[in-house]
Amino acid sequence: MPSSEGAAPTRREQILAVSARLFARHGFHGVSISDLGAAVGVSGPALYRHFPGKEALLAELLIDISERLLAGGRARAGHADPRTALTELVDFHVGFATGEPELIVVQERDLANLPDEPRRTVRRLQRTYVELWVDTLRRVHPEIAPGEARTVAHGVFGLLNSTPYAPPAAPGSDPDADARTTVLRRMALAALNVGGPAGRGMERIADG
Amino acid sequence: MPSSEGAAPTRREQILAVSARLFARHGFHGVSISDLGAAVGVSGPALYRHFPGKEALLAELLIDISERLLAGGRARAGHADPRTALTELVDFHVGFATGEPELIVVQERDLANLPDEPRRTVRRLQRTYVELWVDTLRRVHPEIAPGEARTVAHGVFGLLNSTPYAPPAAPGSDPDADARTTVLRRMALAALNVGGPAGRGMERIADG
DNA sequence: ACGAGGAGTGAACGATCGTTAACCCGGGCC
DNA sequence: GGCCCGGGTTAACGATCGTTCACTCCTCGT
Repeated sequence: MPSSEGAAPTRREQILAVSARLFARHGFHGVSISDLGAAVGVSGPALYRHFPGKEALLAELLIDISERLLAGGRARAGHADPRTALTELVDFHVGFATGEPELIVVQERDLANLPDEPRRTVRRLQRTYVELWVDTLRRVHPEIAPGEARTVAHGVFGLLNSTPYAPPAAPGSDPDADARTTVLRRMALAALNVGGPAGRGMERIADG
Repeated sequence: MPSSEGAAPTRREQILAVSARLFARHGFHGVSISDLGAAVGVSGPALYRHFPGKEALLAELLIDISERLLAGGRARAGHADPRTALTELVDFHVGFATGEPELIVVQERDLANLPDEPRRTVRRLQRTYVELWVDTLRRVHPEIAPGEARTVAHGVFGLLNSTPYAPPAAPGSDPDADARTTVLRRMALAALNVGGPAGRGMERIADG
């Protein structure tokens, strides 16, 4: 229960939020339990009142983000028109990546630090999410081989997940996130469009 | 002196190669000094005969890769025709990323584990490399704002650096590194082409 | 022939970290 | 009022890790 939207986040949620931020900045092993405690105002082993351990904390972060990505992807990939489904997948993913860059960083950096069992869970969720993209992509370009479609999907993820590494803050800071989102969206759609056989790359970009 | 191409790599080079592989797989803090020693046949503190410490090892890896990227980029970005320069940058970078995926992983994952001084060095080299791309991109699309060009460059890096996360090995059909390289190259060129403000025969995509 | 020094070894040290233990405090609930 | 228990504290334990030390061995140059 994510504290039902209102206000006054649970201590548990504070810890999760702070962990995401610190793990993203310093890496899982670069943050100690007392660092996490200090960042929420308590100190040290108080964490163990809310989580069974440090790895469990990481596991909850990664499983949660994977499930949210998969759920959001499922809601979009089902669209009747494959082209619309694909653009909605792009919009969803770019929104997620610009909205929660820390989670993106943690997921692609600290997966290896998970114990076996939660790591397998996360991997399975991620793979299913990728397959969502692969299937949608092959619905619009049926001639693409599955392996190639997977390469394309991973490439687009890398493109969209590049937000965290973006320049810190340009002078005109306000339209920043929006402009970035738009640019990344257009790049992703263009990249997705060159999936098919070499001759037909420059087809029109479907846009809704 | 990287042991002059012949054969029989120096112990020092063995250690560097093994470190790249293990750091890429388990992360900097996930690999111990004795792990590294064991992986090259010696054990434990023998490393200190070749490097002043573990962080120095990481520093040498990251500085070396940054310098090689920058040197290769400089050699291509100078081409008289901006379009040719850009495609050569793409070819160079995709070759690097598919050729040495471990170094790519380490560079984008473990930069934060460097001490201040080498980290600043790496950051400076990386920034210069990005500016190479930004300048070239703006030579072919002069109407792009610098900030937007940086976003585009980072996005293309993310796209090209997605090779390490690619599907492990497709069964039966073997879309080798060559096929992957071709796909990524085409995606990158397509993504780079949508940098400008909807000009040049490309239809405008309504922004949000 | 022989000394010097590069390269390796196992043992020991100090620091840090994750985790556990023992104790404490405040507020609902009968 | 007595009690319990969620949530917090400090102190201590055990393990790991990076690093240093003292010592050995092999090889080369003079």
